[in-house]
Amino acid sequence: MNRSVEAPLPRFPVSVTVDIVIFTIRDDELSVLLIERGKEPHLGRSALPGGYVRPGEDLDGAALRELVEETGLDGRSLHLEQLRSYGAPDRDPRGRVITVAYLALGPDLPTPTAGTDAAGAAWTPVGKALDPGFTLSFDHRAILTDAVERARAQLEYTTVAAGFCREPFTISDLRRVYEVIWGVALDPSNFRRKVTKTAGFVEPTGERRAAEAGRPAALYRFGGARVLYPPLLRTG
Amino acid sequence: MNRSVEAPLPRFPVSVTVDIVIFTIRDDELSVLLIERGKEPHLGRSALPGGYVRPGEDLDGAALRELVEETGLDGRSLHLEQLRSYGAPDRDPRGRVITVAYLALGPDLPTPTAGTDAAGAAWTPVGKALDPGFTLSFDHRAILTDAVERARAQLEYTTVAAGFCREPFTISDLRRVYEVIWGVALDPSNFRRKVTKTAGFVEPTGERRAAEAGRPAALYRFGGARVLYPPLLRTG
DNA sequence: TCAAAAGTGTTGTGAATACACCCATGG
DNA sequence: CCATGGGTGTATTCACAACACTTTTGA
Repeated sequence: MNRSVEAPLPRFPVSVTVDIVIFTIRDDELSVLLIERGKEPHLGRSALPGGYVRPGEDLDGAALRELVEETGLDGRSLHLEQLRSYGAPDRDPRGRVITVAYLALGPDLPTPTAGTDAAGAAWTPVGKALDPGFTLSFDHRAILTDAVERARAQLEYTTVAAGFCREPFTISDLRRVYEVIWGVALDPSNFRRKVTKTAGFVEPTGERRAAEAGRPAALYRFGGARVLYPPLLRTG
Repeated sequence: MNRSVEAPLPRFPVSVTVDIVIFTIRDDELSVLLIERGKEPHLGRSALPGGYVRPGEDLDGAALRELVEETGLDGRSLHLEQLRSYGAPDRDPRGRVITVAYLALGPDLPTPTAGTDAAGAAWTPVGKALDPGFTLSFDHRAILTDAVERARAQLEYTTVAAGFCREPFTISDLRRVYEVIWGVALDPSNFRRKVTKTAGFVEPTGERRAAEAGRPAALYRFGGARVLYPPLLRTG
C-alpha cells in the first residue's frame, strides 16, 4: 500500500550488482567473456563478470569499472550500454540480490591474462555457452540470451556493428560481423552500397589493406553516427 | 577488486524501488499518470507512481502490484514492460535508492479516484509534464523522457499501439495513436493498407461503428502478433 | 444533396535484390 | 594466366507515398 518513495525506508537486506555481457568476435564466432567462479555458490562454474555497486558509484560507473577490471582495457573505447535488470527473489541463494546487466562489445579483444581478476576468464563462443550441456551460474543463461537478442536487434537500426571492428577496417570486416551475429550470408555488393550510402556509418581513410587473396580492400573508420536510418533489415 | 557475486556480502544500505510510467491517450494527447507526493522529500510535487520492491517479490511482480494499486485496474489487461534502471548515488536525498523503471500503457483509462493510493493521482499530458516550468520529483523527468522515446520507437517495430485502443477499435483509432505519439499526420489510406496487410496486427470483427460523421468504420480487435515486420517507418 | 469520414485504385519514385561483370593482387 | 576476393553496373521487383476517386452515413 505504500506509494512512491517515502521516509522512513521500509528497508530489508538487498544487494545490487552489475553483470556484464562482453561480446567480441573471435574466429568468426560471437564470443562472450566468462569467468570461472572462485567461491561458493556455484564454485568452479562459469559466470558473467560482475560485482557489487559501490556506495558512491553510479550504475554506469560500476559497469565501466568492472569492465576495465576484467578486461584490462581502456573501457572508454568499448561500447557499453545497460541491458536490463534481474531481480527474482531466489536468483542468488545467499539473499536478495538485484543485478543490473550491461552489454559491452569490442573488437577482437586479447584473452584477459593481466594479473587482476581476469585470471580464470576466457572467451567462450555463445553457441557453446548457451548449449544445454553448458552450465552457467545464477540466471546468467537468461541474461546472456537477452543480450544476444539485443545485439541482433541493435545491428539492424544502430551502427554498433562497427564497435566489433578494430580501426581501420574493411567493408568485408563489417559484413562479417553481421553475418556472424545474424547467422546469415549477405550479398557483398549490396551490403557495401547500403553501408557506404548511409551517412556517418563509415568514412574512407584512403588507405588499402593487402588481403590474403584477391584485390586489396579499401580501409574505413567509424563515421560517428549512432542510429541507422533506414534500418538494415534482416530479411530481404 | 571483487569479482562477481561472492560471500560474504559487502553490503551497504540500499533500497530498490519500481517506478511506473503509465501512458494513455486522452483528448488526442499522450498522457502520463502522475501522483502528488504526500511526504518529504518533494512534498506536494508531482512524481511517477511507484514503491518499494518487497522481500518475496519479483521486479515484474512489484511493478504489476503497484500498477494495480495506482490505477485500480486489472493489471493483466495492460501492457507492462521493464524500461531501465536508474541508480545515481544522489538521486534520492534520503540515501541510496536504485529504481527499476517500467513502462505501462492502456486504452483511455478512467481517472483514478478509487479510495486507494490513487487519491492525488491525475493524468497529465506529457507535453505539460516535460515543460521546463513543470517540476517533477527526483530524476523522474529523465525517466519520463526515456519512456517517451521508448514508446515512440516501439510503435515502429512492435504492435504495442493496439494496447492504447479499447477493443473493438477502428483503423482510425489506431492511426490516431501513431499520429499523437509521433506528432505527425499519416495518410489514412496508406496506413490502413500497411496495418491490415501485416499478419496478426489486427483482425476484423465483422461489426461496424457509427461515426460522428461519415461512413461507419469497420471494427477490429488485436491480432496477437508482437513484432511488426517490416517495421512502420516514421519517415517516408 | 452536401459534408465528412471510410475505404479502394492507380501511378510514379526509389530502394532492395540478384547477378553479371570488371579490377587488382598473389601465386 | 588463373584463383580469389574487392568493387561497380544494372535490370527487375517491390514497397511506399501521393492522391484521385468511390462508398456510406448523418444532417
